[in-house]
Amino acid sequence: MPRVTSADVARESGVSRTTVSYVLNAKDGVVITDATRQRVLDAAARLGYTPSAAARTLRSGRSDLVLVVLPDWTVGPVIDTLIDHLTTTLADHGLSVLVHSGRGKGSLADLWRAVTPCAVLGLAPFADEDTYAMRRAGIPVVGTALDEDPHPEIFSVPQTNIGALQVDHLVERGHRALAYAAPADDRLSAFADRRLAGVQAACQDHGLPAPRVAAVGLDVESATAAVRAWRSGDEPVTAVAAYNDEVALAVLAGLRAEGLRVPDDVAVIGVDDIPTAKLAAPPLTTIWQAIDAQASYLAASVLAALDPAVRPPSQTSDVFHVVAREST
Amino acid sequence: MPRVTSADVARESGVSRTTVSYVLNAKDGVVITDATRQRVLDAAARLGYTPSAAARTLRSGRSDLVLVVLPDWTVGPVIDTLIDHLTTTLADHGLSVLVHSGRGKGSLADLWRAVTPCAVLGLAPFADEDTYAMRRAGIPVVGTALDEDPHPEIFSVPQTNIGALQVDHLVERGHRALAYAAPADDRLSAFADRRLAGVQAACQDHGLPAPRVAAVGLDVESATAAVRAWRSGDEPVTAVAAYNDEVALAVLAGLRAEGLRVPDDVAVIGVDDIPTAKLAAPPLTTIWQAIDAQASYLAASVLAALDPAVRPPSQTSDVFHVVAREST
DNA sequence: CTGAAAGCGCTTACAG
DNA sequence: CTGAAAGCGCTTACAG
Repeated sequence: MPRVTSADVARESGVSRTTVSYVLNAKDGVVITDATRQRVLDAAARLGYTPSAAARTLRSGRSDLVLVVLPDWTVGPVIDTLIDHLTTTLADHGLSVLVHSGRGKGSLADLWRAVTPCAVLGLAPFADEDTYAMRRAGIPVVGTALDEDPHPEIFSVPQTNIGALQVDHLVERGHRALAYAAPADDRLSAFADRRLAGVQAACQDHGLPAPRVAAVGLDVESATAAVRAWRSGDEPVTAVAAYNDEVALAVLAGLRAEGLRVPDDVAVIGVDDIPTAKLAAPPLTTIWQAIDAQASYLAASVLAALDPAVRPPSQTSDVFHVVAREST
Repeated sequence: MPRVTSADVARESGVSRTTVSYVLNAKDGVVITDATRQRVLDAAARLGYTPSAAARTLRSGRSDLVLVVLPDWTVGPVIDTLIDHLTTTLADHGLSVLVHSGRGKGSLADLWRAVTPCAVLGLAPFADEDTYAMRRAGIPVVGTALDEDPHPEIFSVPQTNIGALQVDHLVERGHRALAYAAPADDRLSAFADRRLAGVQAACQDHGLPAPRVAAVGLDVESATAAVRAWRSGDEPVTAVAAYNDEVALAVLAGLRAEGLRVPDDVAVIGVDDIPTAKLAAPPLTTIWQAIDAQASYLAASVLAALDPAVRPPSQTSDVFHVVAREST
C-alpha cells in the first residue's frame, strides 16, 4: 500500500500537481475553474489523499506541530485538563500537540530543532537561553509566568493572587491566626513559594501576624506533625491555607487525627477544586481555577503568534474564584 | 538564522554529505577513518547540527513519532502517569510521543496519514477498520485490551480481575451482601461493565447473592441515594466495591451522610490508590495498579514492534494488588 | 487559467 | 574509503 500522493490525485483528475496544490490549499489570487476544482476534490476524496506532513514541513520549514513543554514535576489533574483542551482546540486549526515532558532526558533544543514546531508553548518557565534560541530560529514561543506579566505572549497565572484570595476568605470568616501548608515536594516550590508570598502579603495587609509555615506531605503523619506545631504556642492557628487540595486533604486528615473539629477549631482552604474536594469530611472550601478559560487563552495566544492577522487575546483577569464549602 | 544542514557539516569538515551521514548514523558495513569521523563529529558539535526530522521522515517514510491515542473520556491520574512514563522511556530511544485526544474532532486516519508515526499506541481499543488501515500502511499498532488477550502486541489489563480481587478481599473480611458502585459517566462503561462482570463472577464463585448495582456520581446526593437503596430490603448491603477511588470517596461521603460507620456498618473498597485515598476518613482500601510496570510493558511493546530483533515483553501478570486500609 | 521545474534536507544505492 | 546523484512529496515562483 504505497502512499497516495498529490501526483496520484493529479493523474486521477487529469491536471498537474500545481493545480492540485492550488485547489487543496484554497490558494487565493489564483482562479481555478469550478469544474476543475470539483474534479480535483473528487479525486482526492476518492483516493483518500492526505498530504504528507513531512514533505510540507520540509518545504515550508515549519511543521503543524505545537510543542507543549511540561514542567518537570508531577502534573496534576489541572495540567491534564489544560492539555486536553489545548489538543482539541488546536486540532480544530489543523495543529497537533506534541507533548514533551520536562523530565525526559533529551534536551529541549534537540527536540525543537528536530521537529521544527510551528510554535512552542511552555507550561513552565523556559531557560532564557532556550527562549532566545527558539525566537532566533523564528519559532514563536508562548510562555507561562507565575507572576503578573504584561507581555501578551506570556500567559500569567499570578500565583500570589491565589494566596491572597485564600487569606481574604479566611479573614472574612473571622480568622486571625493563619498557617500555610506548603507541599513537601521541592519541585513545586516555584508555585508554592509564590502562593505563600501572596498569603504573607495579604496577612500583612489585613494587619495579621505572619502565617506559620510547615511542609505537609500527602500522608497523615506529616500532616499531624504540622498540626501539632500550629496548635502550640500562645496563639494557636485557627485557619490553614493549603498549597492545593491534596495538601488540604492531608491537613484535614491531620486535624482529624488530632481530634480537632473543622471548621470550629481550625478552618482549611485548598486550591484547584479537584473532583473529590466536595466529598471530603467536611467538604473542602477551595479556590477554583478557570482551566477552560486558561486553555482557551493559551490556544488563542498560540494562534495569534502564528498569524499576525489574529489579535492576541487579552489576559483573562478573573481566573480564580473561591468555592465556599463546610471546611471554612 | 538559517538551519544548519548536513551540507554545512560536510563543508566545515571537508568531506561529502554522504560521509557525514555515515558517521552520524554510525552506519555499519562502512568503514570510516577515525580521523575523518572525529572531524565530522567535531564539526557537527561546533555547528550545533540537528538533523531535520522532516527530511528524515520524508526520506524514510516513517517519522520518529509515536502516536499515542487517548480514550475519549476523561483521563484520570492513572493515564496521566502512564503517558509520562512512556514519554520519558521512549525519549531514551529517540522517539517522541505525540498525544492525540480521542475527543479531537480530526479523524484518527487523517492524523496518522499526515504524521506517519513509526508506531501507534492505543490506550483505548481502536475501531477494527482503523487498525487494519494502519497495519496495511505498515505501521505497527500496539493496542490495549480490557480483557485477557494473548496477542503480544495487545496490552491486556483484564478489568474483570480487578472486580474479582475486590470481592475476594471483602469476602475475606466476612462480607456476604455486596454492592457495586458504578460510575455515572457512560463513557467509562467499557471499564465499568467489565469490572462489574468480575465482581459478579466472583460473587457467584463464592456462593454469594448477586451484587446490588447503582450508579454513583461524584457528589454526595447521588451517593446518598445509592446508599439508601443498598441498605433497604431484607439483606442490607455490608460492603461496596466501587468502580474507582473517586467513586469510593463519594460512597464514603454518602455513608457519612446517612450516619453509617465504615467499616463496621459498611465496608468500601476502591481502585487506583490515588494519592488522597490514604487521607480519606477512614483511609480507603483500594486496588493498586502497577502503572510503572504497565508503562514499561507498553514502551517495550512499541520498541519490539519497531525492531524485529527486540523480543516482545511478556505480559506482566501481577499488575494488581490490594492495599488494605481502614475502610474494610 | 494551467504546467514544467526547482528545491526544502536527508539517506542510500552506485560508482569510483 | 569517499563522492555525485537520485528521490522521498510538497509548494511556488516562473512560464506559457
